[in-house]
Amino acid sequence: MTEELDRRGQILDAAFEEFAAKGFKGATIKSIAQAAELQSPALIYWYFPNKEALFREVLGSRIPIVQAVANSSDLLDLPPEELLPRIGRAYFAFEQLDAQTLRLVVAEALRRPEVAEMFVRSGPGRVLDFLKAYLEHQVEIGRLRPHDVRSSARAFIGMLIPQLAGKMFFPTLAEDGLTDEDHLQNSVSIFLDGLRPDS
Amino acid sequence: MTEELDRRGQILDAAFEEFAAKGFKGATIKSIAQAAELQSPALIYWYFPNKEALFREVLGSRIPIVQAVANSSDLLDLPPEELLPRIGRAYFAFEQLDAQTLRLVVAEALRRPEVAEMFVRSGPGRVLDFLKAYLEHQVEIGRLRPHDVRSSARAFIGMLIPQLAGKMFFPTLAEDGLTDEDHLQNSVSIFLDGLRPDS
DNA sequence: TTCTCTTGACAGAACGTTCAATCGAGAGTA
DNA sequence: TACTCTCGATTGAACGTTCTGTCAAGAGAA
Repeated sequence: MTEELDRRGQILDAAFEEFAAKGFKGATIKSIAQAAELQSPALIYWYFPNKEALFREVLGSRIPIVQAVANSSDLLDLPPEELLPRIGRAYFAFEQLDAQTLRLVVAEALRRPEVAEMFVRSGPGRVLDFLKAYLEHQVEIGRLRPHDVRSSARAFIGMLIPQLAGKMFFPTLAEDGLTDEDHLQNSVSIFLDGLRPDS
Repeated sequence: MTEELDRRGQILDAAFEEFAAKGFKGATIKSIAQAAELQSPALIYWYFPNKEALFREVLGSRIPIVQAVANSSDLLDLPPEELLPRIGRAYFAFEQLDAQTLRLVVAEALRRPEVAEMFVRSGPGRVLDFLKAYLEHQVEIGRLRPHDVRSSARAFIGMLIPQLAGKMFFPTLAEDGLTDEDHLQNSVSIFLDGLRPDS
């Protein structure tokens, strides 16, 4: 074993696992210490002033920042047949680690308004803002029919949510065996046919 | 004051409020007793064997059973232009009380698989199953183009979710001021244009 | 009296946090 | 080399508080 000396990171990792699995109240200083393989919970207080501060650091260090839509201007002219599946695949690409993060943040956001604010602004809010701008542009250049893009942006992201929720949190929802890719293609085709400029 | 004698119900009400606001771990027997205006927390143990049992009774007595789609067969022949907005409005009709229930159930479902199962089967699962049957039927009678109804059912319900989430849990999402009714009409029209048989 | 309901006091465990003591590696001195 | 001193890191024990759950005694109605 490589006797990792980065105690701080070791504690942060363990705290993340515990908070994600049991929530802020459910995870205890003792259980975090055990998960971090510390001999004593007291050591945590050498690196962090208290449980609350530890939690905030975990949150700050783990909240995923959406960079898929960072270089917005490059993407504005992509045809929707290409861009929407790309966004969808980025969504479904959440893996094990991000599922834990999402569980932690969503569960805690339901109880703490500041966490809710932080979550929305760092994730869904950005994607929605980008989508609104993108769809607006696509309407202007005539590739989509005129409509309220605040609504269609929500609608497109929303279409993917039940599939994602089934995969990550509620396996019962996924029992009918629909694959991510099938759902994505179906959703994109409904969305685009529904906003086609002609007809 | 009417000196309500239904102590059991009084405790259940208070427990619901506390669990919804603070979660299972965050709510304490003492805080529930205070919310129920009991002189002593001990009284709770006269009516319920322990905190866990109290929680399960709260869940059982409050989980909303979706009855909007109970009489399925009547609705199967309604045209989608009529049925889909009806389902949407039922969704958005969640009011204050149900928001609390939803917060309680979702937050707890993220940690307890049994609660997740219960939640999905009693709510979203039923609506999805009904929608699949309905859409299948509409495809058969030629009012919608052939497609995978597992996917379109998810998609339609999903389209409404960001709006609902903004209203109930994440006010930041709702800052652009889109109204429920506008979003519903927009979503239905995208969905139906996207699944129109002709094209 | 007897039964249902209610009470304050209490036990035992677990909680977050503090504390004094200790360890080991490195610097300074002889 | 050997001895001392320093200091960040670590430890086990203990603190005060809060938690769930128990108990014996009492109040009020039948």
